[in-house]
Amino acid sequence: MSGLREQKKAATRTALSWAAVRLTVERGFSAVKVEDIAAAVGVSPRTYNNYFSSKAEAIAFRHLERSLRLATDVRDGPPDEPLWEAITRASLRSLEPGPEVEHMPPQQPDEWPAGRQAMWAEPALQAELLRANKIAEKELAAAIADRTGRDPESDLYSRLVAASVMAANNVALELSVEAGQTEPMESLLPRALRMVATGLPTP
Amino acid sequence: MSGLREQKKAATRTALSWAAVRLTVERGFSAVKVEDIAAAVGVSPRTYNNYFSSKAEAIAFRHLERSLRLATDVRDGPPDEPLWEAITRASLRSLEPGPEVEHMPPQQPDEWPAGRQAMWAEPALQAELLRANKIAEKELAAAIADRTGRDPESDLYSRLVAASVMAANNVALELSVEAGQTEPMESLLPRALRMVATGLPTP
DNA sequence: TTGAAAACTGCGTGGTACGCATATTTGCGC
DNA sequence: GCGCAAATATGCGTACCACGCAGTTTTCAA
Repeated sequence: MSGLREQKKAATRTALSWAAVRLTVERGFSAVKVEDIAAAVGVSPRTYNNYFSSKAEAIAFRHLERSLRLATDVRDGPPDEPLWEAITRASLRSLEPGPEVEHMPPQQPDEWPAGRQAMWAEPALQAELLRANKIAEKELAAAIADRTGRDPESDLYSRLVAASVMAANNVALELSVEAGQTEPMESLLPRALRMVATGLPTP
Repeated sequence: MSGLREQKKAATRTALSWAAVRLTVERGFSAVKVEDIAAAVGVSPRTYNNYFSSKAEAIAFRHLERSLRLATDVRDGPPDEPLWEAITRASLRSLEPGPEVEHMPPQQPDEWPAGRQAMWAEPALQAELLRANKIAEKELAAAIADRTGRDPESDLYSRLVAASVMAANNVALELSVEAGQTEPMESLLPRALRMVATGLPTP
């Protein structure tokens, strides 16, 4: 299962995804060719397409990995921890950057925020990022169903919780990315999660 | 604003989208060429691309229209109606089919459900449908901010409500589409909305 | 009626996704 | 260590798609 083969494959995948993100932030989505991404990692363009079936998918892959980690963190946390505590902890943890960022850091850190914002504005990207969220949401629902001893297929509660948690995460992230927001994620995200947990009555 | 010009354009757009959906359900996503869609409506392939920048976008357009109607319904409802009542009413209303379906109905109604399911399974489609949801979510947040006298840009509450409402709608829709579900949408959807409105404590 | 703006169209280009055949690498039993 | 079967990487060819550009047709208001 975790042979050298799998590891190397996973490494290539992550490297391709991270290269795609870096190049897109630096040059803009349409200015990056798949050839460039493949070259940056040292594989052929054809191999790139064995890993990802579109440019957008490659870029969204890192986002998918992070979102999936949120789900597995909820599943693997201490079983006696209250559900919403586990969710909040896992959500905060999913914000931490992975090791691949330090391995090949961005070149112009000052231009990073602007490029990042432009990247997220790209329609094709948005779509793929949302799809990654959806895949992770499914995993999260299964984890919650596990924890609360329910049938993940037919249970409304676990699905609603999963969907609402992802929603809160996304809203908090969007707000923090937009200019003019001063509240740090460390307090904004728990606040949002508490709101969806306790209800949203008309104020 | 609403000259003959705009109307005709909107009609072409809707016709193209509906044709794209019909053909995809009947033949499968990859078996439908842009040329086919354009031909079914009687415009050139180039014109098709003036309306939609991808096949997926054309198919998702109907979904986008429906989702946007949800937002405008919330905004235009009676101002004294409680917020969550307005949301529930608008959500149920958004399920009703539009007039374009009767204008050019499907050819083999028996094969429709299977083809429909295959269509929703297509990754490229899922992504675009989710993007449509996101666009509508933004509108919904603005409508809610309007109703409750807040700043739509920076307000956490209205964004969270909008995101949660879309989440509840999607969860209910998914559950009802999957086999083995007996509860009709007319009761499932209000139940889901009530849950997100009143909170999701660990049971 | 008429003229300017908008929409439609055909053509050409660059790029992408992917099937297929082949070469290379990896892991595992011996 | 050794060699073989399976997995993976690659090159090539094809079909398709998005879109810029320029010319033609249609629309709408004065």
